Amino acid sequence: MQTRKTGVRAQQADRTRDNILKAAVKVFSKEGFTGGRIEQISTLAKSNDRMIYYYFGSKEKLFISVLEHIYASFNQAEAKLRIDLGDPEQALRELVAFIWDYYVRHPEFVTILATENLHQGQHARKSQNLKALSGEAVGVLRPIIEAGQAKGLFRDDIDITHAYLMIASLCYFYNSNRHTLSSFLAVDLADKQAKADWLVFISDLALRGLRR
Amino acid sequence: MQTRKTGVRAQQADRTRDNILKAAVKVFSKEGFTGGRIEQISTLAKSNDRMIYYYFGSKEKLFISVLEHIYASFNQAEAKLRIDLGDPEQALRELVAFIWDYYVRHPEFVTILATENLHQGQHARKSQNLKALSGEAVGVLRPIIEAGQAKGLFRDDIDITHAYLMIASLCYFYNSNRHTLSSFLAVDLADKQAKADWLVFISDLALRGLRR
Amino acid sequence: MQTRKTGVRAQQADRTRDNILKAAVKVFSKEGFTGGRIEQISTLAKSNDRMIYYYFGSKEKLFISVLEHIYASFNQAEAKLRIDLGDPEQALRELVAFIWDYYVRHPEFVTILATENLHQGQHARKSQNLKALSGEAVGVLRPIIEAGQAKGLFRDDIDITHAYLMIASLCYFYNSNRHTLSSFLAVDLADKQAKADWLVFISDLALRGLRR
Amino acid sequence: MQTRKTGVRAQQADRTRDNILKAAVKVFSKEGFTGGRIEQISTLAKSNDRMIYYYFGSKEKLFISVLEHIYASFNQAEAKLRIDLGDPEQALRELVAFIWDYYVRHPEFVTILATENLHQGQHARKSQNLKALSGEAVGVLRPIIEAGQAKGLFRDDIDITHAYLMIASLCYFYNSNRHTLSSFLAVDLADKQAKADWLVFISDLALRGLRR
DNA sequence: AATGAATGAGGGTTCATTCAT
DNA sequence: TATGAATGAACCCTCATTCAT
Repeated sequence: MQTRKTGVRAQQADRTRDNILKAAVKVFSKEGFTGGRIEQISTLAKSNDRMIYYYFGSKEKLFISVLEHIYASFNQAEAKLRIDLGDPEQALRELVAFIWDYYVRHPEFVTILATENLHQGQHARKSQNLKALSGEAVGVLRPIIEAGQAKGLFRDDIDITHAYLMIASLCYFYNSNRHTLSSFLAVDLADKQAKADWLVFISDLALRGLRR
Repeated sequence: MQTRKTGVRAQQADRTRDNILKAAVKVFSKEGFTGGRIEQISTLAKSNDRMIYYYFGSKEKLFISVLEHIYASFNQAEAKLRIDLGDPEQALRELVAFIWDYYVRHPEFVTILATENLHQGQHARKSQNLKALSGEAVGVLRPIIEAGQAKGLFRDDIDITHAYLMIASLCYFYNSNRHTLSSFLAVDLADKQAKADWLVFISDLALRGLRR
Repeated sequence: MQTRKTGVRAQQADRTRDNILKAAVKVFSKEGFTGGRIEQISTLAKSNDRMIYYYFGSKEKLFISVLEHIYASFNQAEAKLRIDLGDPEQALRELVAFIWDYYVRHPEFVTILATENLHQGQHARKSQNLKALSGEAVGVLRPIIEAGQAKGLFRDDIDITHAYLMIASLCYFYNSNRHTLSSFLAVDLADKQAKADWLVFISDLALRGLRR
Repeated sequence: MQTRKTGVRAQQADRTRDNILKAAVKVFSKEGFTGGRIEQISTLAKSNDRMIYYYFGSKEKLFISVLEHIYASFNQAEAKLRIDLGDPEQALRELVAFIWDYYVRHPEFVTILATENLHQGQHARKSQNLKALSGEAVGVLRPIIEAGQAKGLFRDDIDITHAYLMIASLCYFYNSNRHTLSSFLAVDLADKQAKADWLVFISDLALRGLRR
């Protein structure tokens, strides 16, 4: 008796599946769901079209796996956060910074989210795993707010959903819409300093939003 | 007020062009640029494929026209705003409410913006008209801030771009990402009351962000 | 005002459609529905794949058109029959000879019927036209039988359906199953004399089946 | 009676091979040779694709095995027939009834024959076993005819091949073409009484065909 | 101004089959 | 004996686009 994935062949298989998934993240991220080509993915994965169907069944199911993957990755990163609730204001700053950094460093997370929303969440709806992955959306934020409230720093009537949406909005939009924004604002949003400034601004803003 | 061209034939032509443009807005809005089908557009416009090429030259040029159209429409709506600068705080609330309402009532504006950003602004970049339409992004916001500053209500070190991004972020994200958010938050974002509550929240937040 | 299909372009279009249909008859006849390749058909028709979809919509609809075509052709041939009811026995011989000859000269009629039956009549069921073409199956046979009965030559208790099935069976099977029969019988069914002998045999048999 | 091989492993192997063969009969019968999928067969056999190649070598060789199998089964059933030649007319009725019943109860025999004929007997031609199985086609019929002739009941100039084809035609066509016939005749050929009536009719007809 | 006819490239997907253990 | 992994060819079909009136 042995675990599912020992043996040279099985390990190679895992690697193949993984290569396809990672290639799919890249391609869907750049081209969207409709624009992403199966052949492009299989080539990038150094595999062939057939294997995508072997492992994932269809383009749609592959995309669903991609969705699950990027959410799981985000959750994993979040789980590594060690936030000291002793200083709730600093804790909030750290959470905002984490989310902001994650979006900046993982543009594929932003674009795939955007793609999925353009498709009206139709793939997310079909995923069982995704539902399991959620529910934790406000898991890190809640204790911070509660700690701040306990210390009398934050307001007592804060709607946790509003707080979450506030942070997400401020981190997401800058990244998701930077291309059209560049046409409309006379600022280079890709500039390092501009990004740093924005992080300071939204951290302050978030605090102002929660403080008494 | 008069039609662009005179003569029955010319009017019919204008109408055909218009039908196509409006159909394109709908289709691209729902299906994205890659997913939007020429045939679907021409059918919806009660015309035929060939006419799209006759009037717009290519799918890409049609999409650019769509971009120009939705921006022009937004500008038109904004131009009708009559905001009293006598009460800068109230003025800001009204601007936030206007943008929020516009996004809510024009989901195609949001989705087409998202689509264009997924394509990294490649169409917007090709439009001359679009560049002319821009530059006015902060045109309404600036006098409000200046009025507030003059009255000592708003801080003096406000970065106008930050202020603009703040408002846009808070109005856009809720609408653009509502499908995936629904999976992750235990709230129905489509609910009327939820929307009204959010508007109150972001109006307050915007003020907190600008006040001394 | 002009009829639908005048004009050089329109005539060419008709020809294209016709070429495809005739190529489809040949290919489906030889390869069956599943085995028949779209590309093979379009190549044989000196057209291209796309036109098949332009004119017929799908492989299945093309096959349905083929079914309608071969039935219509059979009906047309049958309609040209001029059978003298004055001699009912001779009339029956002529009908049997007609059906036999038609099957011999139109092997595609036999194979496409066989194909459709292997598919359990699923295409025929979808055709409205086909239902209209039927109903006339026993149209030629009935007056012959009635004439024979009027003259006291044929039995009065003949079931017209049985009579029809009898003739069809005897004409069809020899043609449809000649390949496997060749393996089992020590006779060359393709031989001209063998065919002539069989026609004599089944004509006699049909008469024996109807006579008093 | 004993299994072909001894030893647990060997028996299991026989069972696997048998499962595949029976699954293949079902699938090819329903889908034809081209339409029958290797995977469908292996799934139905609760085995896997690779085993089909292990035991049969290729899809084509599997189909040949299926052909041999259904012919052998028919021969086996025929071999069990105990026909009393003392009453040649009754003997003929019994033979017709046997063939008719076999076709009715073994639709897969009919459809696989039809499939093989659509493929112009190309598989049958490749089978050595099949040639051995044949030659016996008229083996049961011949003594009946000879007995009838000896008693002066049947004509002396009967062509045994014609007699055989007559019976086969009348039994086969009703079953093979029932789907298209249903569209053309206002009769439900699947009806039990309709089948019984047809058997009476063709038994009588066969006798009329052979009698003096 | 308007439109049926035509096209070539490529889309996702499935096929029978072989490899490697 | 048995089976997961892998493959290349080809399948049906759709795409944006141009031709020819």
